[in-house]
Amino acid sequence: MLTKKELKEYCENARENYLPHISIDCVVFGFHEGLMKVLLLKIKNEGGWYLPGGFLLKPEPIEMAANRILKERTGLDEIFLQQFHVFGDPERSKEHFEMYKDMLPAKENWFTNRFLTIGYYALVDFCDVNPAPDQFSAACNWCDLNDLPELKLDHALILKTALDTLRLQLNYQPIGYNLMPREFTMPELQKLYETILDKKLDRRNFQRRMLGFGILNRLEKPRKGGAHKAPYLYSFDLENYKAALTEGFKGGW
Amino acid sequence: MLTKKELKEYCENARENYLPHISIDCVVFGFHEGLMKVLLLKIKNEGGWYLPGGFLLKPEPIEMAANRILKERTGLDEIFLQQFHVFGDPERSKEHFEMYKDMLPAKENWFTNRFLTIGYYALVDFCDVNPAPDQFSAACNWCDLNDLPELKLDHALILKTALDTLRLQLNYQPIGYNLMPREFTMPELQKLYETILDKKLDRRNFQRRMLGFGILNRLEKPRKGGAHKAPYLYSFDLENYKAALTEGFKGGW
DNA sequence: AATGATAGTGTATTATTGACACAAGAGTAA
DNA sequence: TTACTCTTGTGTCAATAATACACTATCATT
Repeated sequence: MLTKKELKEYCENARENYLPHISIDCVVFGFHEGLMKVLLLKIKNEGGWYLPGGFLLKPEPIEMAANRILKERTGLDEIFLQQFHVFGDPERSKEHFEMYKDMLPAKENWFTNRFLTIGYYALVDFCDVNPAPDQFSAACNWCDLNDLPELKLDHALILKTALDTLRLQLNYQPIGYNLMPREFTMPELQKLYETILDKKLDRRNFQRRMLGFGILNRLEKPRKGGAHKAPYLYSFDLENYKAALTEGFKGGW
Repeated sequence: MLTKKELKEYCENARENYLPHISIDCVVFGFHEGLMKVLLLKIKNEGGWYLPGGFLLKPEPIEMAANRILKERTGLDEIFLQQFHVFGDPERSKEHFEMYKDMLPAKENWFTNRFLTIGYYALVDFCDVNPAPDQFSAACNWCDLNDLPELKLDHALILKTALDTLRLQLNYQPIGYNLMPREFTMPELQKLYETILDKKLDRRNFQRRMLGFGILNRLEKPRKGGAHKAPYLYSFDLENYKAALTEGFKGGW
């Protein structure tokens, strides 16, 4: 929560630079130690958490705004980002409205406007990210997908929709390039799929199918150090990977 | 193209009632005599065609706006509508901008604003539709998907994206309920699929697969009148159809 | 050297898809 | 009435993909 003065300044700046009524919210998925993580912000002096989001500069392409917002929160450039839905229930930011409505008259109060929010989801390598809170937030954290805190506004819906879309996408597009480190083992990749889908997959069938897609290169060296048989390392064949991204895996009909 | 007076009135009304910077465009697919059709509007005194679209009332849910807009153009209620993408290139409405910029000063000129447009596609039964032009249009017509006129703005992109999304959707969702008459034959349904996908399918395999989904009821009576063997009539099993819509056809993993 | 945990690989079984051919019904023309 | 033509309905075989499952290899630890 901002002070009245901060709020006023923010609103003036916002009205000057951003398109009104439109926001962007990002669901940033990361993967670490076998768990799906989502990047969340904790609002100052408040219980609830939010998805990282922001507004669209007046002359800015949407995609660029989403990238800019993510760069501010994660430090990352060139993120895999996918627009997946617009959320526009007129009541969706009621909580926001209640919170700010008494601090500034409606005419100059940016936050009491109705906002449509464009949902993007991002897949990022957990290790590359430096979570950074914004001026409204006390914290920016990775949270377990299985153990989420209470989300404000409609952000639980946005998160769920993003996850559903991601799971669907798994059926006809490769993922992983943006979630895994450069070099990884087959069991590690399988763990990613199992985590996203929230179900166990057969080791052997997974490997056969995965290799069948032709988007992996097996490296010469194995991963040493574990107390067990050293697994092979793989990396993505970027050319084939990108081709698969645009063409999709199976034709269906 | 409007007169200056009409434009001014329109803009005043729009600024009062609609959210600025946001529009909705609809790609309305119909199916007739073996051809995919799209509903297009022809602007008065101009060469180009547009997708039917409109704006979002200040307190209106997006979905409801899309339905309202479609009802105005087609007379239809309860249409199958699916949001598929937001188009937000800052330059996307440049043509509009050029066209209207000299007629009213920018401050009161609704049409020189930047607009993000939310794309919806609709599947409708061709026969039920009464195309109705709006106040900007000289005509509202079904156009052949294979023989499209020149589309203004980025509407060709919007249409292509809608079609791609529809084709993808065919792989994991049933369609047809909204495009076919209540009763239809298997060859007719097949023709629909062939038209959407723009490729021939095997008659026997199509039937086997289609029936396998369990969303069709075979009716007792055949379709009489043709000069050949009378085909069976089918109707959709609405309950199973709706279940398939939400659950999807094949699990993939 | 034995142990335990994990990785790599192969195979038999079943389900799904794709290609294909023939029989049946309905009008048409002799 | 009968042969003909066109279209629809159905069955089957082969290829392919998905599933279930078992054994061997390797490394670190003891």
